[in-house]
Amino acid sequence: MQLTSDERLFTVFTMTDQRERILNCACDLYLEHGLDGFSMRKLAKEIGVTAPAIYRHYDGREAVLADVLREAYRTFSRYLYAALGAPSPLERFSAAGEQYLNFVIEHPRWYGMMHTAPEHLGMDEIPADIEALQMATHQFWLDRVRECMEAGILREMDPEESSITMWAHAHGMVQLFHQGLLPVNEEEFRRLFRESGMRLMSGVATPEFGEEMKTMTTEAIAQPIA
Amino acid sequence: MQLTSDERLFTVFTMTDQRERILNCACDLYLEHGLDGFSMRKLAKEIGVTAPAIYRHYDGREAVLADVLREAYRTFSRYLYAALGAPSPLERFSAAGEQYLNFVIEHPRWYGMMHTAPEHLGMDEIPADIEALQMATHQFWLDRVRECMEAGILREMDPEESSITMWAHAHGMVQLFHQGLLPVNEEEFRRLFRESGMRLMSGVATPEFGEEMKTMTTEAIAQPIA
DNA sequence: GTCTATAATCCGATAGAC
DNA sequence: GTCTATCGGATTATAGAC
Repeated sequence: MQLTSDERLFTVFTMTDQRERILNCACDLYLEHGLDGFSMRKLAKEIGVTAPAIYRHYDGREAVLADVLREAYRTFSRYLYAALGAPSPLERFSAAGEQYLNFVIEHPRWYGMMHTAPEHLGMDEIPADIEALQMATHQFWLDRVRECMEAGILREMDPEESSITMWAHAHGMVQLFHQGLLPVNEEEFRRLFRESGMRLMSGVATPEFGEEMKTMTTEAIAQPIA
Repeated sequence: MQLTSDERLFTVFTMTDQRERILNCACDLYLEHGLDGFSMRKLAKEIGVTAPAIYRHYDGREAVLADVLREAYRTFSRYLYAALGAPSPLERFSAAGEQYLNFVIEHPRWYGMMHTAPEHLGMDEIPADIEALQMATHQFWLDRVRECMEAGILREMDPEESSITMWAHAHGMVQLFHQGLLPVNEEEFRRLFRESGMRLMSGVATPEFGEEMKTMTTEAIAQPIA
């Protein structure tokens, strides 16, 4: 549980200076103009060279985008793991939520990119090392949920199931906000995100109906319309 | 509450036969190949004419896409309103959820398009009539929530707030599924969606912590990390 | 209302000189 | 390692004949 540094998670690789400059510009270009505004020509202009020069350092557009995506996941992971400094399961849990919130607000394009279909990025599939980062963050959430169950904060059930419900809620909130479907500004969204999370914790049904629900099957709830 | 027909909701407009053929092909093209695969040339080939011919019926690509989007919302509304045939608030509520589920599974591309940024579709902003359809479905959900509160099924609170929490959860589940982040097939997703919805209803926290939470402010929960 | 032909841009990627 | 020049392709959209 003492993951205070990142070395165990991330593959260390050396980078030529120029390759690093390209990556930095690529991140800027992507974060400012998104996927559509990302072309090798524009990237080259941003760096101050011509387009063919980039091919000395990267195999092509796909390879550059993969590195941007890698950087997105690395940054996201750093945000999350900072929450492990908190002293109790509950505090680690909510600190992780806050860090998630910070990331999605500070880096909306990166967050969007992390949820973009690989083929849309020009890739056949997600590179293995990036998929490993995905799984690591997934595991991170599972651990937060599990220790909150052990601490009597979350109901005892399959952590996977509980985790998916909370993940879906958080992800949905962010999507709706980034899309402008929630009539709130940034600060109001932070409040809304936390309050909605608390509703998820305590449930939206009345206690009475909550009891009644225990006697129902999902199929009974899901009556097809006549 | 007797919205058995669509006439009140949808602007009735006449269409030339050819314009209708174009729209049908445009929907097919979009639903099969997505936004990237949607070009005037391919659309023309699908119809059996050349590209310039389409400009006799539509101002350009943007206008065609707007009509496809319009069709998406119209279809989505039809799905939802079918749930009004159910006899009780709870049954209308869950029937609406099932219809939502049917739509997102049967028309994933349309659902994605409805949640695509307008500028990505080549539009400055959403056309007014389409925005009206958006608001109508939003109102539909609010009505379902409100009548479930009156019936003692959902906790009494601001229906807007409760509605956002459930909307975010549902939308997030769908996004994760469509992106392949949930390791389930279609039938398993239906089950997962319903079960996760029930967890949202009854809450993921223990009853004890749920009580304790009532004495907390959101700010207390949202302690910044040290 | 549809056609051919074409304008005007963009793109990724490569060859070969330096 | 970077350049110029260029290939080969895509796209939206328009002009003008029929």
